[in-house]
Amino acid sequence: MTDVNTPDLMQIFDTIEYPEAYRITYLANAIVFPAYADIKKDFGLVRAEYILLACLSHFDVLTAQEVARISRRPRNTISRAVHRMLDEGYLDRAPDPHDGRQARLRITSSGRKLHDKISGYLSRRQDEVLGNLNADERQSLTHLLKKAALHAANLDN
Amino acid sequence: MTDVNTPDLMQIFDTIEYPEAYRITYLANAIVFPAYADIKKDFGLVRAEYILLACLSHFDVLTAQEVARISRRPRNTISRAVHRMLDEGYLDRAPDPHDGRQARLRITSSGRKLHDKISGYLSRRQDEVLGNLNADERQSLTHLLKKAALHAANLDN
DNA sequence: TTTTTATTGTTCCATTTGGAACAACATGCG
DNA sequence: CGCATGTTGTTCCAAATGGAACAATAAAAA
Repeated sequence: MTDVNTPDLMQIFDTIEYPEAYRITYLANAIVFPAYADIKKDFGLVRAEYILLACLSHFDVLTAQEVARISRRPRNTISRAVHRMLDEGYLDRAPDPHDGRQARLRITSSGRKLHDKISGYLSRRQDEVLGNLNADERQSLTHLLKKAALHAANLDN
Repeated sequence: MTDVNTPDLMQIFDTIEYPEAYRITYLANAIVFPAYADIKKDFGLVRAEYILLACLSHFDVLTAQEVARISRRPRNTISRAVHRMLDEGYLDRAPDPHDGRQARLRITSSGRKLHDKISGYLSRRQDEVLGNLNADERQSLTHLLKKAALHAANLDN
């Protein structure tokens, strides 16, 4: 079945002045919003909170600042998320002995368990949204996205 | 110059359970947040407002509902944006003679002028973020994004 | 026709959001 | 050392956000 669509509202994909930016944000919204809504409904987590979990399930120890950099979100948003996740027992925090300003964050096993459930929501939605790409296309997209993302990570110091 | 980066916080691009979703949202953030901040600072526009302008600069006439669908944003957000842009003179609104519920929105010439300035912010930032892709890669990315975006547009009716 | 169901745009309200200022600590420079 | 500058995490506050309910209109069903 081909993609014949919504009247033709989607001609804008071709005429917009910033076509890649538009499609990338469109896809991001298409993936994240529905997954995000489900996660909020099922677990009561706000976006910054599961982002925090995701970061900490991939690095043993992080500071709040590092999480902010990885996720491109403001520090105060992360700070709030840290507090809520500490209260819920999904995180551990210990002052850094070498730097009195920062604290070392770790995920707890219950936090990791929660993350595993949540990441299912996102990867399922991801596969739905990218479902019409064949294996080659999917791989090629992944490669290009990674190259661009690494470059983007280095852009703003 | 190669992309050697932020300590190695970016290993997460490889280990995350939903790699494409993560990179797509990461790139979306990398493009949109800085551009968005500048647009807000320079023109006082909120995101929903320039999205509205962008939609109306690509379609002669739209209803608020159609804008919401194109942009994947809630109706009330668009409704508010419509009011502010009407007040500023960037939009015209006329009741639809065939359907008393909806109103036909059009961009004014001053709105179009504003959009032209704004779209520069976004396309510049887009080119910065995608700056390390060569012409072939860029074209390939564009093609894949478009295919996926069209599919996504048909997913949730 | 009348009744039910769906759609559009809006308002209400609680929550989320992010900029700005802040205190605590660290680092660089005289 | 003493002073300026930078960084981390936090709080404050105003603004943006989105779900839910609503009135008005339209379409579908009975």
